[in-house]
Amino acid sequence: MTKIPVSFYQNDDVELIAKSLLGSFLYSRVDNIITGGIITETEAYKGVEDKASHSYGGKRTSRTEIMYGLGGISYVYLCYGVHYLLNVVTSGKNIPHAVLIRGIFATDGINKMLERTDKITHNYKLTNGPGKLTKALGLNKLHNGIQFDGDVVWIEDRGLTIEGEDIIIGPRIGVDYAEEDAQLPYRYELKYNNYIKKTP
DNA sequence: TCAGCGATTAACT
DNA sequence: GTTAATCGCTGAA
Repeated sequence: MTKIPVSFYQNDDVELIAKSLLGSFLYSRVDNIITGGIITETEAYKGVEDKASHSYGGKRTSRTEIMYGLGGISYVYLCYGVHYLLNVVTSGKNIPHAVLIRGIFATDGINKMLERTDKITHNYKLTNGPGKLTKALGLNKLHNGIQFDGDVVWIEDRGLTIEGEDIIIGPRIGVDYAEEDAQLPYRYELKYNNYIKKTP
């Protein structure tokens, strides 16, 4: 297992990074307990040119400022007043691209994640949504702006390469307000995820 | 200060 | 597939 170095995220091709992260393992160390799993679903947000992005049009506010930093840090924000969503900031400085982690399949620290989410059984539903996986991993606004090569939040490459037909590509979820950009094919899902969903 | 809102979820059909 | 619930935070004043 190899922790992905922050330099990996400093590439300007955010679509490539979003696809590459499928099949890698996302981990967090909160309360001194490691929890995590394999990344099954991601979305690319293409900075200033993407109407679905918080940084569309070069918008800079205290919330979006973090996205203008050098790639390899986290962007965590609250959605609907209830759910924290985890992004990986990518690209170089002043290019506010980001990858939203939408789903993982939990593999480590299952008991702790069940406890955090008030669930009894472990299946794909434990962490199959962006708001759910942050809750399971114990992430919140305090984890905004953290480097992805530290020991709090990181992603590991375990030699599993997902490409070609193993990636389902489609439009992003919940961004209808983004007009024509809502249709862009920036959502990537592990094909294997379809089989996981069929096993209760 | 405070109105308005949302990169969702759960619980439906 | 559809839709209602929900509330802390952002951002403009």
